[in-house]
Parts: sequence; C-alpha cells; structure tokens
Amino acid sequence: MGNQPSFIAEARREQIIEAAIKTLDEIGYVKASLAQIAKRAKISTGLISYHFADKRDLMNHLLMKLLERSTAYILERVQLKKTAQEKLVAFIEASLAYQYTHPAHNSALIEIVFNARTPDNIPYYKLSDDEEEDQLTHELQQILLEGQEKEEFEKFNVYVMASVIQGAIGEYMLSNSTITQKIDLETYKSELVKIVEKMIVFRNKEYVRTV
Amino acid sequence: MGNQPSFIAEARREQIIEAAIKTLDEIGYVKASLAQIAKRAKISTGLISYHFADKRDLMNHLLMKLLERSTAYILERVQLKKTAQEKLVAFIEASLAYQYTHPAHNSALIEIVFNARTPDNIPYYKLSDDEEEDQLTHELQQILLEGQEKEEFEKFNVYVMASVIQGAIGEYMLSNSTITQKIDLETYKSELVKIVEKMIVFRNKEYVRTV
DNA sequence: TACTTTATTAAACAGTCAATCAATATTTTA
DNA sequence: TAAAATATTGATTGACTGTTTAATAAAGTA
Repeated sequence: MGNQPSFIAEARREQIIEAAIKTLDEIGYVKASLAQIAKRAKISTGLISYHFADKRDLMNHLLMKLLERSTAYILERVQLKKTAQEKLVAFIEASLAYQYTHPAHNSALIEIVFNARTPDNIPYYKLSDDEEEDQLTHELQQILLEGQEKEEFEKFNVYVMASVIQGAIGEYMLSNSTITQKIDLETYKSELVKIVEKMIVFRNKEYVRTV
Repeated sequence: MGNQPSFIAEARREQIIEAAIKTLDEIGYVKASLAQIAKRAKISTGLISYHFADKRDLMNHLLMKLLERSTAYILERVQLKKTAQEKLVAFIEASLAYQYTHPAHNSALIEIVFNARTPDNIPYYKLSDDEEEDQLTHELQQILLEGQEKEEFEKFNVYVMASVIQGAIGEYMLSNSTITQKIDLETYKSELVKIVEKMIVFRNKEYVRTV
C-alpha cells in the first residue's frame, strides 16, 4: 500500500487549489463555497471532498502554497545582495513587486488570513506564526540585526522596526484605493525606501554635511 | 407620519448593535449569523430583521458606530496639543491606546472590514473610504503638512509617510501575537515614536551634534 | 375608554452549505 | 486480458442561512 500521492491526484489537488485561489479573489471567503470552487475548476463538488479531508484542509493547503510562493520570490531576490542595506532595499522592493504582479494571490491571502480559524476558533491573523510568514519576518529581523552589527545601521529596537517596515508594505497591499489612487507603485517604492533609509541607515559625516 | 425613530426603537437598535459587536469578536464574521446575534441580545431573530432592513444594513450601522468611537477618541486627544510634533505623538499614542483598551471593538472592526462587501461585491477594505476612517487618515496628513509648513518636519511625501505611520499602528493591532509576545504596548509606543521622530522631525544643529 | 401604531415572538419558507454515498468511469497492476 | 485500485459524478442528507408572515402583546393616542 504505497502512500505517495499518485501523480494524477497531485495534479488534481493543484488544480483545485488554483481554482480556490481564483474563487477567493473573485467572490471572497464568505461566498467561496465548494460549489463555487468546483464550478471554476469544472469538476463536481464531491471531487473536492475526495481529495481534501474537508474545507479547512483545502484552505490550509492553499494558504501554505501562497506563503511558499511569496516567500520564495522575496528571499530569492534578497539573497542576491551583499550588504544589509542592499538586502533591506531588496526586501522592500520585492515585497511590493510581488503584490503588484500577483494581485489575485494577494487578495486570496488576505481573504483567508482574516477568515480562516483554528478548530478552537482562533483567527489565523491572531495566530503566532511559527511558519512561513514568520520566515519573512525572521529574515527581515536578521537583516536589521546584521546591519546593526556591521554598523551599517543605527541602534533601534529590531522588532518594532521590522513591524514598521512590514506595516508599511502591508498598507500598500491593503488600501488598494486610498493610496493607490494618488501614488503609483514606483513612487511608493522609492519614497518608502527613502523614508526607511532615513530612519535606519547610520548617519556618517558626509550625510550630516548634506543636511 | 412622523419619522423620528421612537425612543424605544433606538434603544433596541443600540442593543442589537452591541450584541453584534460581541458576536463578531467572539466567533468572527463567518459564523456571526442573525441567530447568534439574537442569542447574545436575548431576543428573537425576527426582531433584528424588524429593526434593520437586512444584515448588511446592520453591519453598516455597526461599522459606522465603531469608526465614530475610535475617531472621536483619537481626535479628542490630538486636539489638545499645539505643535505638529506633539499632535503626531498624540495621534500615535491614542491610536495604540484605543486598540489596547477596546480589544473587542478592534476585533469586530477587523472582522467587518475584511468581510463585508458592497452589493457589487467590492470588499470594504478595498474601498476608497470617503468616510470616517478617512477622517483619521485626513487628520494625520494634515498634521504632517502643517509640520512641514512650520518647518518642524523635513520634506517627505506626505501620503507615503501617513501610510507608513498607519501601517505601523495597524501592525500592532493585527499581529496580536508575534509582536505582543515580545513587546508590551508601552515599549512599542515609545519605540515607534522614537522611530517616527527620527524619520520626520527636522534635524536642527543641536540634534546633529548629538549624533 | 376604544382604536391605532409599534414592538415582539415563534413558526415557516426557500435557499445554500459541507459532507456523504452509491454508481460509474478510468487507470493501474498482474 | 482480467482484476483491483483509484478517480469522478450526481444526487442526497441534514443542518443552518436570512427573511417573511401571522398572531399577539404593549404603548400611544384621542
């Protein structure tokens, strides 16, 4: 009784997950029934239940996939850089770029994080994330620490600073209108980098002189 | 046919809204059915339908109430201050304080903003908010502008800076665990203020000398 | 007082949900 | 090929959804 999840089954699971992403993006979590997902995958609802234990199981797999992808995208680009400052800029730019180039993934991620709950009813967004998302948080904190050790960066509370940076990134991802209407991605990117560098980068003599 | 909404009716509507807030906080938007809300208000479900046109109507009233309260709380405290810098600090501190002292309101607000949708299915969080929430955004932008005009603050993009600050505030409100486990409110408050002042406040000669 | 309006309940309604199941088709294995 | 395992459908189930309705209670009015 081999238990490797047969080639065709894996493909179908992929397809269902993709359809679920599309569904979440299009009609939101509340309306994202198995029937709606099945419709977009052009299969019967029963088949979803056959491949996933239940709806929560499907949503968990979907969430993992979304986190994996964005994490990989961002980390790839960060690891190309050498100095902490370069890494930090790459982190910010890649985060914003991923959101911009994958709006559907982004919406789906928001829908699920703010709706899915554990069996004991704790919402995911309140969860301590030892998982993938945390991988990004961890990486950001590492960059900041590294920068301080190498004296590229000033002293500041790393956790709070990481939170500020992630908040700024998330804010653009969320407020699809208020900000987006007035500021395009490139402007936001460069302005945000400027601001972050101002609050982080060590002010050496040349810098002070230019103030 | 007078249309002032009778004393007793208004009280009942209040009660239903409070029960709805409690429900959203406790079990989240997805499970917040009229039956669950009625149970907490200790009334029949039909009575909710009698006092509100439909569920969306109830949720809209609830959202308005939540926004009114937090906006009033924050603006009250900001208006006590004179200089732009003092106002900015008051804005940040009041925003964080309100969340901390009203966790249930906060959860309810999150649940509704990330779930409610317009009749044409646009999620509220993607909506351009000409409303109350925007009142806070607008106030923050005004503070930043005023600071620049009075040369208290450096030059920066006001929209991006406002977004960074609101992102930092929202991040603490959201990540109830990752941050909160490591950093208490007071520390986050003071560290955030320090960071914001560093990226905003005009660096006069005394400041530079201390670097 | 008698009458009208407002408030409230419990039951019923039509619809949707996730999950299950028996029947059937497809693929894999021997 | 024949048999077994896997994949898929479509229909069904029972629970729950928001809303409506008929009946009744309470409050207001004249």
